[in-house]
Amino acid sequence: MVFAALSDPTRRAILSMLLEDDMAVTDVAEPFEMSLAAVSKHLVILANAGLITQEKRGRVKWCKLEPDALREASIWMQGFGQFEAVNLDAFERFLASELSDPGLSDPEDDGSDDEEE
Amino acid sequence: MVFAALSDPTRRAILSMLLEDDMAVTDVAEPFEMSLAAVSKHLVILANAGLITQEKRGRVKWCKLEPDALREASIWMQGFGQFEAVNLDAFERFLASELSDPGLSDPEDDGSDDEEE
DNA sequence: GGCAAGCTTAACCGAAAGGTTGAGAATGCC
DNA sequence: GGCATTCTCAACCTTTCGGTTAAGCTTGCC
Repeated sequence: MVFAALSDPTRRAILSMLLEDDMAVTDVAEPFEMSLAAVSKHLVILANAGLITQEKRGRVKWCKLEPDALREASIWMQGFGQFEAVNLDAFERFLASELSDPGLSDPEDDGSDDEEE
Repeated sequence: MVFAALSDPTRRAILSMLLEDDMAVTDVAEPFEMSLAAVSKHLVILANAGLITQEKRGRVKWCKLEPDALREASIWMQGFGQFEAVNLDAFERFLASELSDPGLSDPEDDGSDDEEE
């Protein structure tokens, strides 16, 4: 269900927005040229896929990104050689730093990037 | 379009099959309980997403996996912190084997599996 | 040539997706 | 209490999706 949830550009945009910070439903909907109800439905789909969680505080429902849900999908992808293709540079560097500095055991890496289609 | 292509379980299964080897359209269709025409359409969708290429030799059209197409999608995912979350175990093992056996330099990973949504 | 094999195309169908509007349920504020 | 804010639900509509069958085009083989 994760891939289906990710297949819609609106939903991917929402995930990108939530990357910055948790947001209320109304605020999530604001930049989109569609009704609040439509965005609300997208959020349900994202929540069902486990990509976000929603917590109601007062009358405001807060949406929080749950990037762990991408794990399964990403692992599936790794079976296709994506593993080598994508990560090798990053991991080569990681590996290099690991080898040159054996005392280091907590890799500080940041692949923060935004990708629209 | 990659995520949309991946959102269908039949198409994910096809990709897994092509992981083993290139296949003719008829052979791809064989294990499925649907018409050849239906599978042919799925293959068109996968080709449009760049996930496979098709080459006609004689009257047989061969399907070849193009895992590079997963790159873009995977990179997008990495923006969500998935990078650290997913790869640490796999890479911890990779790293361990790398360190214990420095002659090894070609990671053989196979996570070929099929998950339904 | 004639026929079978290997695919694709076209027309069609039902169900699901993505949107709308309108009503309504909670909640907070005065 | 009364009203505005926040969000969901229900009904509806249109388009897309995933499947079917039937026809047709190439290609290979006898």
